Amino acid sequence: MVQDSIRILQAQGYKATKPRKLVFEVLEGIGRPLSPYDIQDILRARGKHLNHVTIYRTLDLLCSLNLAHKVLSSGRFVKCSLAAIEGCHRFMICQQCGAIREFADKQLCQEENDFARNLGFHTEHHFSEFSGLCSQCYSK
Amino acid sequence: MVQDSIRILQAQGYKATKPRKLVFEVLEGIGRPLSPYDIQDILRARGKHLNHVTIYRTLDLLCSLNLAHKVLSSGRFVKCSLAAIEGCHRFMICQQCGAIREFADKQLCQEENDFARNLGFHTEHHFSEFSGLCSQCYSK
DNA sequence: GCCTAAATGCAATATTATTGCAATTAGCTA
DNA sequence: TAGCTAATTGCAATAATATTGCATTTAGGC
Repeated sequence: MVQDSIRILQAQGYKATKPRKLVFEVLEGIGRPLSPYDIQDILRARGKHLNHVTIYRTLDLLCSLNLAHKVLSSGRFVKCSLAAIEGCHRFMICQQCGAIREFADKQLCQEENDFARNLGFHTEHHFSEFSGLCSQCYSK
Repeated sequence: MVQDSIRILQAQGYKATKPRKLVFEVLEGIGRPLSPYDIQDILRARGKHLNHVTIYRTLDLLCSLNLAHKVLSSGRFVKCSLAAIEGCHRFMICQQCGAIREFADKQLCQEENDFARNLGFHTEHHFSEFSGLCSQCYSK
């Protein structure tokens, strides 16, 4: 919910401005990774205008608060589910339709971090991206 | 080894040109993620000049052959170890010193793919990045 | 409603990436 | 080893993406 994200924003001392709400709505409504300019275009089509600089700054902020995530393979942004395990983001991205789905699994996350630790590496954040086909596109 | 990579290139019908060898040498020698322009700068410092377009095209080719990998969080490129499990790339990146290490674990890879499959997702490629501290930086 | 710090928009600029085409080169063949 | 040809590179132009400083506007506390 956009509301939840806004609340988190405010709890950290950031203002709940119109541009920020608009960006949230787009990310949440579209549900697939979007570039800053994608977001601008979508808003334009809805009769709203945001300067690209504002969008860049908003996305930076959202990412720093883990409210959004920069999808690694495309450089596009997607809204994070708030339920994501801290420091662990795992996304499935359908190559066909572009749908993106975040999922969290505590055990898997733990195993990966343990694996790294055995190699002497102390993990703080950890991103995984799966690209392939979602069930709908696969069955076609 | 640069030689191995060149061999793979040729086996696929691509020419073993000077620019490609130079890019390989840089990626292999430096051992941390580099942007196309980083690569150009490093070469310039060695008295070699490559046009940035050539570097872009070379990196595209290397990535398509899985000989290099675009590091997701930074947009920089790193040479892939040839032993990487097909379709699965896992990197540890030290936030402090920038060192990058690729590692492969068949079991972990399998588990992740199984996990996705249980959610109806058919994985083709799969990238993981761990950011944190390497053992050296951690002990400081 | 007023005030102030925070946030936005604008303009300029920097950085990164792509394209078409002419010039060059790797590697095959004689 | 020289010549041939397709593949590759370099160049110039341009497009796309990202950043900065500063004047203007706005959210939210009073």
